[in-house]
Formats: sequence, C-alpha cells, structure tokens
Amino acid sequence: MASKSLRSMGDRESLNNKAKLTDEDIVMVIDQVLNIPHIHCLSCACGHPFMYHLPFLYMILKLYKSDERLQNFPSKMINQQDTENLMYSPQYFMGDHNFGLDDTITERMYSIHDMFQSSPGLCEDLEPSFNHTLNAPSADNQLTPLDDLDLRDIISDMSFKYKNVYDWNPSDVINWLYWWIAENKVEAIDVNVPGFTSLCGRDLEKMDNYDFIRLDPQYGQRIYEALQYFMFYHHSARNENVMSVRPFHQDQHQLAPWPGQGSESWQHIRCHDIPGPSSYSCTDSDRESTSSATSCFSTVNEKQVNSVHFIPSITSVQKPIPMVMKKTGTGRRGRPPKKDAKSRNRQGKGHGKLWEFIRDLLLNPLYNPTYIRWERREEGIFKFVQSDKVAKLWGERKQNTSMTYEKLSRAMRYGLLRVVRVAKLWQ
DNA sequence: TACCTGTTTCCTGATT
DNA sequence: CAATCAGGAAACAGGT
Repeated sequence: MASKSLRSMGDRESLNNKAKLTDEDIVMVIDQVLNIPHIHCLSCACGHPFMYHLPFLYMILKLYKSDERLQNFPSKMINQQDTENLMYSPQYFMGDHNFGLDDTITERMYSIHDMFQSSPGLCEDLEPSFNHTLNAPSADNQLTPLDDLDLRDIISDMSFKYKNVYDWNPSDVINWLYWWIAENKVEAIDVNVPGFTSLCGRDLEKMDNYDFIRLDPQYGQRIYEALQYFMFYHHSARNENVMSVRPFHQDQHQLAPWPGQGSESWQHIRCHDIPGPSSYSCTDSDRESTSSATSCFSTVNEKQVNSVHFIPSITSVQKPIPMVMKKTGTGRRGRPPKKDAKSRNRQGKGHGKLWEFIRDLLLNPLYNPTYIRWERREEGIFKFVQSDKVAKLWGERKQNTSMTYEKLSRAMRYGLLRVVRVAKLWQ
C-alpha cells in the first residue's frame, strides 16, 4: 500500500508546487525528527510538546513502508483521539509549526503536509491499519508521556478529552487542570487547583479571562487561554470535516486564540466604539499577541499576490493617494437598486466582522497557511494563498453564496478607508 | 422610525 | 488590450 500511495501521490499535479519528494526526503525527515527527543513546537505558540505531532509522522511512516522504523516508533505516544483528529484534519498537527529543524527539513515536512491537504483520501486509505495499531490496549487513552509520573497518577480519568467542556463535571475540570499542569510543566503547587474544585465545565465556559486571573493570578490567563484552545480544537477537530469546517458558529463566533496570545481584547474592541486614535491603540496584550487589534487593512501593491496589510495601529496607517475620478455625466454611478434584495441574508450580530474573520483565519491552523498566511507578520502583512476559498468561507459565514474575492477585497478596502477618515478627523 | 454600522453590489477609471 | 486593482456610489440589513 505504501508504494502505491507514494506513486499515486507523486502523480498528483497539485501536490508538488514546492519540491518533489523522494523516499530519501521522507527518511531524512523521519531520521531528523525521531532522533531528537522531547523537542517542542517552537514557533506556533501552541505549547504542545512535539510529541503531539507525532501521529503525523507515524502516518508518514506508514505511507513509506519504513517497517523497521515503525517498530521503533513510540506508538504509546499516540492515542485514539489523536488518530481521530488526524483523520479529520491532518493540518491540525501541522498548521504553522516550526520544529526547530533546519529549513530544508521543515520545508520537506510542509511539502508532506501539503500532500495530505491536497489528498484527503489518503487518510481514509490508511485508516484501517492505522487504527489497528492504535487500538492496541497500551495506546488506549494515553496522553503524551510525562516526565512527572507522580502527577500523572493524580489524573484519574482522561475522559474529559472526549467530552464537551460544557459537560465536564468538577472531576473533569480538575483532571483537565492537572493535565494542563503536566503538559506545561508547571509546578502543581503553584496553581490554585483548590479554587477550581467546585466548578464544572458549564461554569468555566461562562468565565472570562479576568475570572480566571482572579482565581489564579499567576496562571489564570494561561489556563483561560488553554481552555479556549481546548474548546475550539477538540470541538472542531472531532466534529467537523476539514473542507466544510465552519468554526464561526452563530453562537461561537470568536475563535479561540493560540495559547499565549491575548484574547479578551479581540472580543471587545470595536472600531466604532471608540472615537479617536485611542480607540485604535492596542492594549499591551494585543501588542504582544498579534499584529493587529484594530482591523485596519491596507492592500499591498503586489499584483496577483493578494497580500494585505493588517495594520497594528492608527499611527502606521498609510494614507491612500486621493483618487481623482472623472465624472462621466452619464447619470449616477454605482449600484442600481436591486429588486430581490430581501433574498440576501445579511450579517447577524453573531456572524462577526470581516476583520475578525481574517484574524481568525490567520490564527487558525486549519486555514493558515493553506488559505492564508503571514508574509511578514511583524509588519502585519499577510497573503491570500487561495483567495477564492477565503471568499467562499466568508460567504458561508455570511450565508451569502454569491460572495467573491472581489467583493471581499472591496469590503476590506472600505474598512481601511473608514479608519483613515477617523484618523483625519482626529488630526 | 430614523439613523448608524458594516458590509455588498455594481460600476468606472487606473494600472499592470 | 485584457486582466486586475482601487475606489465611488448606493443598496442593504441588523442593531440601537
């Protein structure tokens, strides 16, 4: 099967716009990775030990018939849940990760990752044998091995992993908390675990980050972010298909931020809420977290690249060159009245705004870097890799099947103009 | 009900 | 000269 898969993948035109992969490439990647114990994902801030990404490599091994290597593979590190996640969403494990390997290896890994993205059927082909191995008793319900075995003993039940947070009982909450402590190698004694003992998942969902900080001034913010992360990924990876995934539910229009990134400011900032430049300045957490809390876009003059500026603050907004439009004198310009306007289901409160949508895509490894990716993150410049797909997603979110990239980009430009007008008023 | 916000739609003109 | 981009104008729909 492996050789068949390799051959079929090699034939796919879509798969290698980067570099052709050979068996040697794959072996090199695996060699590199498996020979580095306990490396962590360095750049995506997901905080996951690298071992979390091992199911992905395991799949590569299965694909490329490296049987002798398979025997040495630390299969205990893979559990059923990871397998399910992987089947639904290979990129869940590989979204925007830098494993600290040299650039060549990382690039190869991305190429492999792209194969899975462009060929979701590969996962289905693999599933039976993959599950056979993974269903071994020793692999059941096992988390990533922890150095702290005593702490591991404390975690009496891992079933929280398979429940919605909303359904967690107080025991699940505590187990999750200990799990988080172990995963993050935090001293358990430093965390206010007793403060969480009477809470169930329903309570946690109602709490904002300030509530968490109140409970635990030292780690509350991180725990809150970890919970948001858990809620989003465990929900979306298990319940939603990769290509039809819709993370922007009407009642859950905020995506969980990456752990380590500010979240509260995203949820509360609205451009029109605040009258002057101060409204566009970020909180400290915003500055640390992402390039923009202000939803200011400016397009970059790179034809057919679809790069866009996601501008951090009003001070960096570039004023557009005034465009002199000639009056044609042939009647009014613009859009004529539409007879069946009611057919368009416009945005509701829960659908979120365009800048939130773009931000969420950038934060979501399901879409970054497949559909959209940072070009120069420090400058707030990103690129639409598949602009039509992004437009389609936006259309889905707005329940507008006629959405196009042209319209989406117009909305983005219009958003920028509004910001510039506000800036001029303030001067 | 009027107004505001944030698009959405359609268009023209500029640029590549 | 066609394709693409930028932006004007106004419609549209939800919220206040």
